[in-house]
Amino acid sequence: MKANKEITIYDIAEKLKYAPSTISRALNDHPSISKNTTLLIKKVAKEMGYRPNSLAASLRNNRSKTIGIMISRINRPFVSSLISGVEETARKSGYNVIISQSNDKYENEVINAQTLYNSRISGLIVSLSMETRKLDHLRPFINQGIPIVFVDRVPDMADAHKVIIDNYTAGYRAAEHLIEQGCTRIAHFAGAQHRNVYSERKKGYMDALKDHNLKADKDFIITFESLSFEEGEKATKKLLDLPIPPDGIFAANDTTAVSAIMYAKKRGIKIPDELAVIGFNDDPIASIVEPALSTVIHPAIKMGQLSAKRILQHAVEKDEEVLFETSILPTELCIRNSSLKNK
Amino acid sequence: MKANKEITIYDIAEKLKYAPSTISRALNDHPSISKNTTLLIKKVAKEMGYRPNSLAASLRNNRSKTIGIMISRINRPFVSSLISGVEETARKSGYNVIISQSNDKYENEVINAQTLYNSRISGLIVSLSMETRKLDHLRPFINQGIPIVFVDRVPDMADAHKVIIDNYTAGYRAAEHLIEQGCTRIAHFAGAQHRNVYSERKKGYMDALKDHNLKADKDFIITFESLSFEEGEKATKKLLDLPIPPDGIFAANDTTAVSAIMYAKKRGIKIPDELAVIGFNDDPIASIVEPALSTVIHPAIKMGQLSAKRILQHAVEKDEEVLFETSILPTELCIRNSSLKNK
DNA sequence: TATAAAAACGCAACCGATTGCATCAAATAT
DNA sequence: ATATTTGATGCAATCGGTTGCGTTTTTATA
Repeated sequence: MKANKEITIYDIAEKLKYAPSTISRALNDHPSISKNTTLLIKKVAKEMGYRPNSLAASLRNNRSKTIGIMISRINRPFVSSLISGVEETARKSGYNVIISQSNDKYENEVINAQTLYNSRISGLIVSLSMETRKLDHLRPFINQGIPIVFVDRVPDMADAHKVIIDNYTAGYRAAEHLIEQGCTRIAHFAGAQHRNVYSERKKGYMDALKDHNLKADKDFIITFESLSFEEGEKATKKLLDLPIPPDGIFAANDTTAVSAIMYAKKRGIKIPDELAVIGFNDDPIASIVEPALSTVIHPAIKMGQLSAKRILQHAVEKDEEVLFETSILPTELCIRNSSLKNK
Repeated sequence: MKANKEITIYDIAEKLKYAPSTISRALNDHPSISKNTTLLIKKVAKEMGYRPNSLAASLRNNRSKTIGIMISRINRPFVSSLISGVEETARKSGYNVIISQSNDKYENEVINAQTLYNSRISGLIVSLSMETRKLDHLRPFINQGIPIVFVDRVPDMADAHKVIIDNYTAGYRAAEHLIEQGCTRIAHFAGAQHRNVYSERKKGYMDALKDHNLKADKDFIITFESLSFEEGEKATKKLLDLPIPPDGIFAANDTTAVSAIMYAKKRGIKIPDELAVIGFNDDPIASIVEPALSTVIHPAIKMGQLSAKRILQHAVEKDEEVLFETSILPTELCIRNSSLKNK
């Protein structure tokens, strides 16, 4: 439990009668240090149990090899997979990953941004909280040239990297699928409309109906606060209590889709024949519920990996022309039995 | 995109004609600075847009306000909830959280430990990888007096903090519950036996059987590699193909328990009457599968919170007598329909 | 009023690595 | 043999706070 003294490059320098600068360069494979010296220094460093102090290095270049992530909540399948992708990619390049949850509250997001900024992260990956409408809290990063990658829940602003899926098309195809299955009265569980992911899914749904000459009944579109299981049950009840209930539901997430299936079943509704359901995300519960939930596969891990790569490429091509890229990753319709009618 | 100059305490010092040390002290509410001065300095600091550089501070005290976490994989319900608890608690005290995944490989865990060490984290929270058997990679932390908290998947060593559940009792009660439901041939899906969580659950199961004069059939105990869904299906098939199949299964996690239910149902087995099933963890899928899975509620978030607290208390009572605490959190049997027989 | 005590603040040395520029030696060119 | 490159290494400033100790100013005490 005693605090052993830490070995620094100065200790190595003294022992080897080299200057600290030489030690530093050798350890970083600087070309102006001879091969032999480099080898020797590295060997001795290892023998002495030297461990680089990344803090010192970070202070010097005013940037820690760290990527910050701001998300709503970690313990959701999509989010944790996203983070997993980020971490994996970042670590391969020797970067640490700091996480911070907003719990979908704007206030927290602001505080977290500040803390992350103060830790001199070299890049920030953000999936906006449900509440967030202003982005002033991200200004400091932009001013300092710290790259930001928005992922999934992104803002409108053009001057930033984005990693997203084509929510519109996904929504369109999900709705279209239900239409193809013979549904004519299709409801939609929508999320907060100021978040791109939900507004676009809804737009896709609307257009799919229109293109197939179906009208989107006002009563059939329910906008959720948080897309929770409980909300889903309530909404489903509301729908089923309508004089003419829907025969299909496209839910903006799997949680509410599953709640719809389970609630409808309780009411004796046959899934999918009387009510076809399709969700979004492909959470684990989607393949467990019976009938298994059709859904849109959301490439969470890949989105994380790509986001991290965007940050990392800034570190390498520093000062290069930075052009902001928007990457749109493909989704996949995963048709299971909750929407597949026997014809 | 231009890099605005950062405001430092020196800038404030110059403007206010104070010494940098005074600025530093004021910003940290040091008692030896007068109330008025402190107020003034804070006000001006804010006006100037000062943002503390935590790197510099960290370097000076050789300790960044950061907690490191080493876990197997983030995107699992238990783990992400655990992290969520850690993050939440840490952030309240102004600490960052760095995560690193081992993917259950020892090699990764070693590398991650090194990286975290080099970042001068002020504490480490570890849930051991499935492979890990040696702990040498954690030595540096111990030597430096950096607190380690083992959580859930912990080693035997006594000189460390631990946050665990009483796996033995949980296993005992899970098995006992099946017995109470009238099961007499109870199988067990076990995890790797060198990990405490799995060996203890098994022990609890064994003892419950013994105490109720049931014998634990060799064929009924299946030890898994990774407790995956696929493994679970295979194991269930194996069990059901036995001349005298079991009438109950206690699975060491929910994933395999659910796979057992789904597979058995496919074979026409009635759950729970012909086969009662109970799992472990209370993952989201547990309440979705039909019949809903009985399980052991694992207080993941609380475990995370408590782990973080253990680390934080070191920061406060530094140099105090450090005694290692093992916290055993309560679990709860959650009985659902997968094991509840109508009598 | 003189003096001790407390309060408020300044000085300067850190923490450990990085890096532009200077230096010196060896190698190559003239 | 001398001038010029090239290669290898050292010097010293720097990043931005923190903190032990010394100094000055103010307040309290004798």
